[in-house]
Amino acid sequence: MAKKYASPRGTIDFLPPESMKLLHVEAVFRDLAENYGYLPVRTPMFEATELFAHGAGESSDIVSKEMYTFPDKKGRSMTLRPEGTPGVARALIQAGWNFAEQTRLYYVGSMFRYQRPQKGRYREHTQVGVEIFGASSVTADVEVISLGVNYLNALGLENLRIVVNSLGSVEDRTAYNENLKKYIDQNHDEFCPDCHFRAEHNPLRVFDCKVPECHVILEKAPKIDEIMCEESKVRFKILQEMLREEGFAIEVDNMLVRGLDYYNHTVFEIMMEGDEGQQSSLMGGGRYDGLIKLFGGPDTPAMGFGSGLERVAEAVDWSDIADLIKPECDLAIVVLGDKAHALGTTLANLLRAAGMMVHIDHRVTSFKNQLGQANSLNAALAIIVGEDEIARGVAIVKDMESGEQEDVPVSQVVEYILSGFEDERE
RNA sequence: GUACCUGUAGCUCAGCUGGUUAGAGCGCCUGACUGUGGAUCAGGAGGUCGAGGGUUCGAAUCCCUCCAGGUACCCCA
Repeated sequence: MAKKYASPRGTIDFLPPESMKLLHVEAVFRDLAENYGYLPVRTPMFEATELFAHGAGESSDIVSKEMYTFPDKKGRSMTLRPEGTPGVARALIQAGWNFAEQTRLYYVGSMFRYQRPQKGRYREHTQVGVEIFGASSVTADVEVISLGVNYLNALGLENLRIVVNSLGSVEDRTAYNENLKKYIDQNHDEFCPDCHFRAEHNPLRVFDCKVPECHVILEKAPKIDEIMCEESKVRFKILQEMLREEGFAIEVDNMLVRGLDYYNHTVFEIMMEGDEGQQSSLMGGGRYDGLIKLFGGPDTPAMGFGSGLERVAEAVDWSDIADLIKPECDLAIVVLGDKAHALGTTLANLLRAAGMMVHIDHRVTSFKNQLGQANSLNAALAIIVGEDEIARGVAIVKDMESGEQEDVPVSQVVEYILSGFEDERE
């Protein structure tokens, strides 16, 4: 269809009932995050470009080719946020936050990445996420991961693959990167050009390479868990044990490095089992103990995750919970004539104020049509008022299911309906 | 950014190797039921066949360009 305007590439519109699904997923997330003591945080949708470049790492794909960057009217380089963490970190530092205390925050908001759109991969998507600052212990990692898993479980997503890895401490990671670079240089000819580039900028990323030859030679490369200090190894081991104790079937994948440079120690990703499409990743996160300091704050440990709302909503099986996303219409008002419409509006407002969901049509249309609407809205009751009823000073209250109806004096209609409504609620 | 597939009523799609007024189901509207919904039956509205150009007597159908969606790279949420 040739419509005059179309949504920009890679963006999606959500009309009812799809929009209700997103709200439901978001509500489940908020409730659960708050149960864990996380409080909401909101930060700008765009920031100085430097913030993201510095945080995620110049060589990461997100920064090097996926950012929506533009100059503002004074020529300053701004970027629509590609992820939530840097903005939150910046906001806390800017506010002079007391990082000696433990802080739990959650957010919900749009993220932007300029990439080739595909199912489950959009240029604007909503991300929910949590961050915990000031806690360096493994138990904080376990909390974040289990909050994530419980969130997905709460939506009926059970067949999850929970993949974890450890990148070691910040020092381990630095040492490992050098090691890896050396290894790649030594076997220079056997790596692809992309990997040569990665070796220069961020050697860890070679594990993301999909060229089979690179994988072969990488098999013999030094592994992070070989380089890691004893303390880091123990930490990772404890993490695995604790997660298993929580009943999670976790997988360890020492190739999992994640797309952002600021991670250390724990990294994890959760995807749908069997869903081998490449967009199956529902959630990803990890520990970023160096970020606050990198941004000029005090040395503060931190851990968090981000999760794509649209992807999660798409993975949910809505057939069981269809009722949750359908607005329950309690009552429809059916009127004929101006006087009846005015009376109907008054009644509607009184009933709405009492908490009922009331529908009324503002067009001039037949009883038949209006009752049809009441029916398709699944209204439990209808109030019918026409000229006859106005003259007699009554309204007809009709039970939509049984079809029974009865005359009620106008002055008593609200009370009559509310008494039944209350009963039903108990 | 690369490759392949797709784009026909509001929705899901049919339309054989180019041939006259482009179809179905669902939905919507109207009537049977002149002030009463769900079922049934009958009728109706709704399409510059994604956009632009080309080939042809003739294009939804073939060719080119663009736009959009999907899939695989890539990357991730």
